[in-house]
Amino acid sequence: MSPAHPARRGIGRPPQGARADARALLLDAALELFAEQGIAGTTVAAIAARAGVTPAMVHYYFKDRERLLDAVAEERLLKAIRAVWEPVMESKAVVPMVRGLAQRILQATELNPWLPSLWLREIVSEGGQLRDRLIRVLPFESVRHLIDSIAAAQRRGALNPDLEPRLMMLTVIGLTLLPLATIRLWQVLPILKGVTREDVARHAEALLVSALSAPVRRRPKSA
Amino acid sequence: MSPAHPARRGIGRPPQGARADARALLLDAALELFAEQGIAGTTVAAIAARAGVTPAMVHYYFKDRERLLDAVAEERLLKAIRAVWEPVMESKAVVPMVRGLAQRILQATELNPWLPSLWLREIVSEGGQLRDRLIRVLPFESVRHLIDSIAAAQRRGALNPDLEPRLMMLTVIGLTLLPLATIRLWQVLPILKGVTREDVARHAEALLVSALSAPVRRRPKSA
Amino acid sequence: MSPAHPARRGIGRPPQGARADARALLLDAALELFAEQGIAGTTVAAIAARAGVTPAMVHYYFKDRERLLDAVAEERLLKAIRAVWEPVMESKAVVPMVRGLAQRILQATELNPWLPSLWLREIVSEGGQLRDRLIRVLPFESVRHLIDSIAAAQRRGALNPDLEPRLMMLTVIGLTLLPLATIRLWQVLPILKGVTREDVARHAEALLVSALSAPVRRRPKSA
Amino acid sequence: MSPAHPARRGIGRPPQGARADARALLLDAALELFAEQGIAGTTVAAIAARAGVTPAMVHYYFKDRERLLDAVAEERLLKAIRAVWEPVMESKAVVPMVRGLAQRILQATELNPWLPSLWLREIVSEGGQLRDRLIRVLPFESVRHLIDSIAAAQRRGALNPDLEPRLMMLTVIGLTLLPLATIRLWQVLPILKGVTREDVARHAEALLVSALSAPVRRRPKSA
DNA sequence: TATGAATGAGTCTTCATTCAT
DNA sequence: CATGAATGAAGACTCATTCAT
Repeated sequence: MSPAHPARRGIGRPPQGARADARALLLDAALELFAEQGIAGTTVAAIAARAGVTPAMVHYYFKDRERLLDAVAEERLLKAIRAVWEPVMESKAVVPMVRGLAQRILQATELNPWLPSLWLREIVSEGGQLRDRLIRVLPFESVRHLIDSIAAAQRRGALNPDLEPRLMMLTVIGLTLLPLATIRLWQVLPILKGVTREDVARHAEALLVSALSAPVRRRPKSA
Repeated sequence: MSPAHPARRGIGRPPQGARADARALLLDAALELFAEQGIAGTTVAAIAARAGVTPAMVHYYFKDRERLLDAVAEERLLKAIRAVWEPVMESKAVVPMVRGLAQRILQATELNPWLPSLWLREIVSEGGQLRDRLIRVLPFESVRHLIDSIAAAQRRGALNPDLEPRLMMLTVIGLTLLPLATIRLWQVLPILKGVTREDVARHAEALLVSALSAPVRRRPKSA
Repeated sequence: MSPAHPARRGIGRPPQGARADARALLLDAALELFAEQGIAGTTVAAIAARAGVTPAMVHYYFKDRERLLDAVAEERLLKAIRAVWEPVMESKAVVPMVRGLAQRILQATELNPWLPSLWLREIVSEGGQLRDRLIRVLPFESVRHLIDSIAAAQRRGALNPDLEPRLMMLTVIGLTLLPLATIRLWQVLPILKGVTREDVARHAEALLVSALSAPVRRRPKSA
Repeated sequence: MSPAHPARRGIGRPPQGARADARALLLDAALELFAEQGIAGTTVAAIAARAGVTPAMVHYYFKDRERLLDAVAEERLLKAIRAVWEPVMESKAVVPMVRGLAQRILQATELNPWLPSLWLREIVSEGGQLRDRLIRVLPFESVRHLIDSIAAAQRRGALNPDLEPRLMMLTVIGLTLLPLATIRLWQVLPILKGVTREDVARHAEALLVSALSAPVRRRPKSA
């Protein structure tokens, strides 16, 4: 209750400037565990343990389990998502736009191995615990730009009209984050053994490019 | 403890023929809640409440939270999965095989609205609580058949060699179950408003067909 | 609540004359389990299972867990105890009285293997669940007779005056039921391996007889 | 889950030196209640209540009901047992050895009033909850020494050959702990009213000494 | 900053008991 | 007689959270 309590000074702001890395370690630990076990399956104590601190420290830095989730969403996930989406605005043609998006998603998962799992389980899934935290702040202009560009291309007859522009975002995710979320399975399931990240990249690109560049049904040249 | 105890009779065997539906109601309730909130986020008491019975009934019928999950996996999920995958064996050509698969997935989600969410969160995801229960019993011959057929087509030069056959299963899921898992978002997110199941079906088909049927001629630099 | 309900007709009275043995089987099962695991550690369901009936039958025959214990105490334990103690009244000399008692205890445990365990755990022990049920109905005249006989012998100088007559009952039990309660240990503990019931009988008798027959300190013949 | 969690530090190690007595208070409370009601009849909540803390504290200090039992066995019972048995090694003659043993048992029960009850119900009895915990760690060299000494004396003809050396341990217990376990009964049962600890001591000693010291001359048929 | 102690609320599970059939 | 279905109450255990130090 004392106003001097650092955690009261504002969510997400590291207390002092000094040993602020415990906070970062906690966020890292949280992300790892959330990716491994899901948010609902991860206790505050487990996060503390992986970060090498006391459970009480989690409350010292974040005040609250909920506010730890806030911090995870705002300081980590949102950043990764922005890095992936914002460059979309800079492309004009659809194909490079989508290829670039897919490539950046792949890159982002290398830096942030927790991304595929968290995205599928906590953002995309019904009742995911990060959904509400992120839904309001996603970079919608970029998504909008993507959708509009595709729709425009379709109107120009340059693109298969059966594609649904609004689903393209989910399509790219389904071709990148979804397979990457199963990475551990690749080592266990004989049927998937030997698949690599590069396979995922090439496969996704092949699918996207073939779908986007050629209008599927040869329509009469004329008209 | 009595040998008449339902939980002892083996999973899947309803007690008597009479008012044996409490068990089925519990499975239904469990599936709904698991899809809405995730397994980890769903309490036994919540399942009982939705089924309109006491928490003790869950233990009466399933003995155990874990064995309720067993029953969910074996009696519901596995059945849906088999219905989707087994007909794959009957196709010879790749395109109808994949189209049929995608169509059956879409159909299955109409009957079993819990399917997309559970698949993403509890099977595909790291640490998903149904993964271990299902991974051993999936219809691998069908998956194998799909993979082999694609690889054969590639060797014949009839298919884009950049596609990774082993990823095709995940691709189909990524184009069907993933978007369907976000169905509720479609009503909330302005950017997705108005998307329909049919859009998903058409979009997925368009992508899959264009990727599979168009032999990839090195595009002439010109044109 | 129906007046026709047999169990209402009086505790301990078998319903009808017909298949009255389920009741006896239940008492047998209860005694076995109580001896093996203690009363507190034995569930009604376990008793039913061992007797090969439904848990509900236990309530049908005994109405209540408490009344099952009543029946166990009154119909089984008390009978065994009386058979052991009542002949005490017929002896006049101390030594045969005590020897006979010890012998009958040993015999009783052969017919009723549950006797040592139940006696130690549920009668002798603080808070034993049969203590209150039996304490009022023990054959005190016999015990009284034993005590008085010993005291008289001591007054005659025929017995070691350091023996406490009131403790002789416990002493006999301590030399018979206590070792017999450890019978399973004899097979496990190398240090006890090979001890037999006969050893217990001989050992107890040797101790009792030597203590009772010879006044220990050679007191001055004169006086 | 944190490494600082007391239950992780290993049983027996109290956290800090400070207010570390909650743990000890819990052990004391547990012993009292176990003696009064038996282990199976004692809830974790009851132990906490008697110690004046929350049930959660029991788990804080012992992690587990089972591990509370471990601690009770290792930290309290085993110590009392060792104090009683180890000095046996120092005696050479049988009579002082057994008298000393009996005396130390009596002393131990003054310091540890829970000893008789726990010994009878939880160690000696079939299925006693401390049996397995203690059986492996009892001071068997001392018991062995006692047995061997008695057997040697018997071979010398100095002792009644009908005594079974392996039963002497149980005999001493039967003459000391068994009557002491009934101490509350002494105040309730008219027939035992007025017995004292000293009576038990004298009675046990009288029995043991007369049995051990009197070489058993085959009683002359006559006289 | 940092932690150990402490707790209340909630979760899973067991069990005696009831009752309609 | 007999049982399956159903339940309330209680017990063990977990966990986020607080607080004095």
